[in-house]
Amino acid sequence: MTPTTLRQIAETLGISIPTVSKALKDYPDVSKKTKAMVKELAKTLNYKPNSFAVNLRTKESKTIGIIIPEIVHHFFSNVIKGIISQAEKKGYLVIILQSNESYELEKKQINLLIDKRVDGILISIANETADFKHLTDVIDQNKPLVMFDKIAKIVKCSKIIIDDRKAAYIATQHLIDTGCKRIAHFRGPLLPQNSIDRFLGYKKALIDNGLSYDPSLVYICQCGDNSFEEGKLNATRLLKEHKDVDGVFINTDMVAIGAITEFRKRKVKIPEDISIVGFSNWFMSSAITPSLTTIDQPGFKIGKRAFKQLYKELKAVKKEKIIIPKIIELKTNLIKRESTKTISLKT
Amino acid sequence: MTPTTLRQIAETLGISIPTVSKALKDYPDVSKKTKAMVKELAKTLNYKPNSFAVNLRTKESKTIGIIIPEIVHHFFSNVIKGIISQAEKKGYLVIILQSNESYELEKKQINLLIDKRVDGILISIANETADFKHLTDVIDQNKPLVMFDKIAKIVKCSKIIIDDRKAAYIATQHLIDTGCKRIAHFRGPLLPQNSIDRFLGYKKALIDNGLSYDPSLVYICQCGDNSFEEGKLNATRLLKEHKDVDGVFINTDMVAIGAITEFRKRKVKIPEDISIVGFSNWFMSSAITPSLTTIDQPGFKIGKRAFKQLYKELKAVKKEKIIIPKIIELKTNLIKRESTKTISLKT
DNA sequence: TTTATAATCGAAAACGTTTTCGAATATGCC
DNA sequence: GGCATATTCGAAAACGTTTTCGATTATAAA
Repeated sequence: MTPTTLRQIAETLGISIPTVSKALKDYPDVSKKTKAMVKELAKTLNYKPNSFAVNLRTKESKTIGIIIPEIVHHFFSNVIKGIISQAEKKGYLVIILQSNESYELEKKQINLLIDKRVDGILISIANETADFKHLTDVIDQNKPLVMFDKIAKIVKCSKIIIDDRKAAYIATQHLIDTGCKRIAHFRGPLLPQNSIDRFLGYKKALIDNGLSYDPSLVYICQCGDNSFEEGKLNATRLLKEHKDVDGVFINTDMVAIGAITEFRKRKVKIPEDISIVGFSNWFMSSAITPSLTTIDQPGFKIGKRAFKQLYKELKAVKKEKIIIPKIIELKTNLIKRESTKTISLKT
Repeated sequence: MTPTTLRQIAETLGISIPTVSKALKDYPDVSKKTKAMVKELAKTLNYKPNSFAVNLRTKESKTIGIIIPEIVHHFFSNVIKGIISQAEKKGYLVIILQSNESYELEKKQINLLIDKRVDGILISIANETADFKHLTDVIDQNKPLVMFDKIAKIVKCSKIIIDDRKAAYIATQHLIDTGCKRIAHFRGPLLPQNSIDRFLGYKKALIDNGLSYDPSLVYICQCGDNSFEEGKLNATRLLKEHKDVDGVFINTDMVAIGAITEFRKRKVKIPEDISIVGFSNWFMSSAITPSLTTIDQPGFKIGKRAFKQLYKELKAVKKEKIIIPKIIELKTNLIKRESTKTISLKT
């Protein structure tokens, strides 16, 4: 009934516990005969090492934690999938927690993971988070911490990111290239770095192309949740306040789809009247009408790379080497679809 | 540098380890004075019990495992969210694994969780799974196992489900009530119970209403992944083979949205030419044009209830009581939207 | 046969906690 | 003060594993 232990094997075989342990792990100082004997009995008794005891002895749990702002989210669930797929290959299990974009919750989750003594932590920080002590504490404890997507530049740890500014620049440039003259931006919340960077990329593209930057064309996220509703709201406001706008670069696809829905309801033609570029390449973007031109943000790949980096650092810590933080930047692509005009040939 | 232990507290205070342990847990046989002393020092030294040691001693990890077929999925990520929210309240952490709808992987994941000695397991089984030994093994080890959504009726364990048959019946009835005479069904894969039940509900509704059941109107899932593409494919086939169909009940929203996209591309008017009812109330369903009439499948609530049931069983096992498997059926609702006609008043 | 070396094993300590139970001390009552 | 009862503490065992290191035996060399 109760699981088999080393002791049981040792006693039925009339040998000592250490010998059994070493036999199972192919230590050189155990004879082939005993190894065979032990392994066979272990198999028939379905012996599985008690992970609690192993953890206690080896001081590692072969478990990592992830904290993300929101689980029900196409991008993040792809990241999770990437992380889990990679972790499993290396024998790590993954505990998932959600911060709900709340700083307090994020702090609590970090503590939960530390208390559980996970070997390392992957995190995409909450929009609210502006103080990073809970994160530097982790690093000070010599526990590997890797950030992805939503990062804090100040914190000295490895980060897996995309070049949001460059991607936003390319997105905006595409609007300009296809003939837009007056381009608005629906941006994300104030704090997160990627929302800032996307805004900066947008602004720079305008200026580089000799278009004036008009702050009143930048609509800050109202509800703070990057939602479908958000897009509808901002679209409504935009139509009321700026009838001359002919292009919008939108911080994220979900909002963009909300905006498209609202525009269509109000008989604004896309892309003829207004062109739209989103961000993320959320898979629904290819399915809606008109399909959405957007920046592809490789969630699965980000997850994989994040774990790979964490894994390197886990091994480094084990060998008592110091960790050298690494910034890994992944490529993004502009996916051209129906929500922007086909590019006009340059003369 | 290394974490504080009971021993350190005991030594600096000149008392024994058990007393420290008991003081921190408010045992009645420790004086108030020592309790205060211990607690204060524990706080300043930031003492956190070593969970590995606690696990070993108490034989529980305060960790549960979830296995789902696919993480990147609106319904399942909602379920996960529900599970995690509830688990956190009770002090449990959650390890997530994904079976990719593969039986072999599912078996492997179960073993991983058992090896890690999680306290209990929540699972939605893979489409492929037809043999259940790996699951009954878990139960035989007296480890609580609760199934949700995709269940195996034979396995004796608690299950959180919706009445798929009834919901499908209501969905089909709605098509009939709004004037559809020839109704097709895009069904899911062959094995899973919910796909079978939805089909049966569809069939029964037809027969109860005096409409003939025509097997050629039932399109079995091709790719097996309930995808957007799936919907487009089946829609194309349907238009070719059965021009007289005026309503379709579709196994899941994602496929329904694919179908709608295809129908619209081919200038089939929805709901005038063909009415459509989906299943799941995936949030995108309200955003597309036309918005999709569908059955609301409460993922978050299913997750919460699943954990609650598991928790009950965890406590039961602890008290060495026997577990009485429970089938919990959650309510679904028909959400009427634009993809079906408004109901005609009955005379 | 003796000696040196190699092969094989197990005793012991350690990881950090929890819980039982008996011992020691303090308190109350007469 | 003497007794009974409460209060407070710690010794010891246990959870199951891993690893070091010394002991024993078998093998080879001389």
